[in-house]
Amino acid sequence: MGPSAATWAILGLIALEPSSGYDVKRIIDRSIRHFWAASYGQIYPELRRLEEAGWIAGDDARRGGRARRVYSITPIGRAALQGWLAGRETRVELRDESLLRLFFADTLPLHHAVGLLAARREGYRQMLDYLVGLDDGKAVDPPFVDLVYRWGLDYCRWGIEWCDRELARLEQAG
Amino acid sequence: MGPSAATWAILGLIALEPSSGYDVKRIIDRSIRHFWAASYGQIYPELRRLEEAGWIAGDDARRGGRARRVYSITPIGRAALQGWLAGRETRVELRDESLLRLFFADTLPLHHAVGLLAARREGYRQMLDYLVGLDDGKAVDPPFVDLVYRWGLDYCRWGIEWCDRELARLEQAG
DNA sequence: TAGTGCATGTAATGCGTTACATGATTTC
DNA sequence: GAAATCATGTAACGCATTACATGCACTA
Repeated sequence: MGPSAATWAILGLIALEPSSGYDVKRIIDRSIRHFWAASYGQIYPELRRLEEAGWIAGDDARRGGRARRVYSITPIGRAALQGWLAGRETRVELRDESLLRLFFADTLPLHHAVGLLAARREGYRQMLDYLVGLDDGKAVDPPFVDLVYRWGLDYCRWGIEWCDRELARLEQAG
Repeated sequence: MGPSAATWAILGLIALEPSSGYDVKRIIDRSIRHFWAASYGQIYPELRRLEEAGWIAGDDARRGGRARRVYSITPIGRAALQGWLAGRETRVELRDESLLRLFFADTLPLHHAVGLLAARREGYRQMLDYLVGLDDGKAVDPPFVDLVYRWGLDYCRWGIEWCDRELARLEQAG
């Protein structure tokens, strides 16, 4: 039970600013969810582990009668985070049900298979809308946070264009 | 325990050609692994479930003294597969540790952060090499199998260009 | 006063990988 | 005869989601 990649996501966010578990979840959903999702079922237990390891320190920060525990990174935690940042493994996992359907689309009537491709395009569109929506009233991000955000936008735009090209190709052929 | 997306991947491959569990694993690793991975621990139990459901039929096809069980799709299985193909959900899950590092790279010395971006580029390169390697001595694929294969190639090439653009931008700025 | 958002958490379940065990056949 | 490949399978584990339970505070 050493640290997993989810550990670093959570620790990294707390390094950016002290946060509660609820905060961590909200920040993830508004910044890295499209390439690194996390649920409460991971976040709360992980926070406890991180505190036990001395990488973060919890502080009781109740607001009125409402319980609240805010965690900050410790020097040890910061050192551990730097160690991970120095790593080079580029583990990427993709699960794309739309590509899976397209892979098996040769048995389908052509207009139906074309529909799958159009649906894929629509998927990119929705992701783009979601990402563009995040930008509303957002403060100016630090350079690399912004870089990753632009990766998301660019990827969606590329995906839409790719689908358009392939749709045109199919129309021409069929 | 209804069918999951892994069910359709396995069923779809068997629909393309009758295969053993071992075959399924090999075919996955040579065609869809980059967007849909699967291990023996999924494949063999899933084959048993599919047979119990009557979607595939197993046939004893031992080669010499070596046990071997080849499965073919049944009419019921084919109908179920068509039903899934008619679906429109475009569930995409991405876990990209390299993007995660970049997201937290603002605390790093610039040359180090640039190194992360270069490492990302290298990751795309390796995936591209892997995909290009698959092409050696491969028969001509059906149109949509080929389309999905080209998606992989095009995605890697786009990713490499994206990294190059961002690297140039950083060099110009820093 | 009803609805939304804030806040913390757990239990059950599902999905998937890793690591192992077994043994035959082919190839060098 | 050693190594690689073919072939099937399971047990243990880890990772992650879903669904639920609880209750306070703010706002329309």
